Amino acid sequence: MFSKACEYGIRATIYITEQSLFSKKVSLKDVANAIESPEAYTSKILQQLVKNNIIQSEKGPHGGFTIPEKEIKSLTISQIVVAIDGDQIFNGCGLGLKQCNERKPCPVHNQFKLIRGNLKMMLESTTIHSLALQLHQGFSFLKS
Amino acid sequence: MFSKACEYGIRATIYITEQSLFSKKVSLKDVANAIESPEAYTSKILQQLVKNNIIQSEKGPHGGFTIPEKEIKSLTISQIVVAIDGDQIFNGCGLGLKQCNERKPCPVHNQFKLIRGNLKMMLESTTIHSLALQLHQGFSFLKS
DNA sequence: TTCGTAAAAGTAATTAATTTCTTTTAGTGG
DNA sequence: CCACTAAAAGAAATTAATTACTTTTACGAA
Repeated sequence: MFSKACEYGIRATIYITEQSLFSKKVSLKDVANAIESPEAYTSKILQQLVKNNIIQSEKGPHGGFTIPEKEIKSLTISQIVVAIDGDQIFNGCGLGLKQCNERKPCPVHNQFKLIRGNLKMMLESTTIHSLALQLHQGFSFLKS
Repeated sequence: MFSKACEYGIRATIYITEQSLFSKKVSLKDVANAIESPEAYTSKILQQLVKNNIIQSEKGPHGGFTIPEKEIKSLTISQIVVAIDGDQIFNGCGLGLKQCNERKPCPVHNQFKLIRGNLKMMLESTTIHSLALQLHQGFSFLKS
C-alpha cells in the first residue's frame, strides 16, 4: 500500500507526537529505537518531513525532533503520505495506466474510485494526535 | 497498491477473457500488444497464472492462451491478485509491522481493517468476465 | 572567546528487489 | 524434419531500501 519509507514516516511521527504531548524532544536514536527502524534511513525520512514542515528539528547538544505546537492537534496521516509517497495512491490508476479518467477509464476505474475515496477520507480524517493518545494509553504499538 | 506484475496480470487476463468469449486463442505477442507491456515480462506473469490454473496455455503452431470454459464466468480479480502478489494486501499491516492483530495492533489497525475489508469485498465480487464485457463494448481500455 | 562534543543535514556508496531483455529449451502440428 | 509458439533460465537495467561517511550547527565548559 505505502512505501517502506512512508510506513516508517508515519510510525516516527506518531512517536514524536506522543513525546511532544509532554514537551519531550526526541533524538534520531530514540525514534529508530521506538519504531524499530534503521537509524540512517530514518534520518533521511525525518529530513523529508522537516522540509515539508511536518516536524521540527534542532541541531546541537540536546537537539532532536518535535512537532510544532500549532500543528500537533491537526496533523493527519494524509499529510505524511503525500509528503513521502506523493498523491499517486489517491490519483494513480489501479491497473497502472498512464492516463485513466472518466473519458478513458481502465476496466476497474469506478471500483477503485470508491475504494480510494474511502482510503482518502480515512487518511484525511485520522489525526496523528488521536493515534498518539491511543499509543500512550497502551492500546496500540509501534513495533512488533 | 499492486505490483506492476500484478497490474499487467489483471490487464492480460481481462484481455484473454474478452477474446475467449468468442473462443479466440491469443498469443503472447497479442497480449503484450493489447495491454502495452514488455513481452518477456508478460510471459513470466502468464506462466504464473498458468501454474495457478487461472489461464490455460498451449505450445506449438496455433498455440496461445485461453481461459478455461468452466472458469470464465466465475474468475475474480482477487484470484489474480493472490496468485501474483499473495495475500499481503489483505492481511499485511498498514504500517509494516511484522505482527499486527487485535491483541497487539498497530495504531491504525482498525482503520485499515475497514479499508482492506472494502477492497477485499470489491476484488472478490468483481468478475473478470464482467470487466471483459465492458471492455468489448468499448466502455473501458487496457492501454493509454 | 575558543574548543570539544553532540546532534541533525547532506552526500555517496552498497545492497536488495523488481522489472526488462536475451538466449536457449521444449512441446506441437504440418 | 521444420516452423511456430510457450517455457525456462539467466543477464542486464532500473528502482527501492539501507548503510557509511562527511559536513554543518549549536551548546557548554575551559
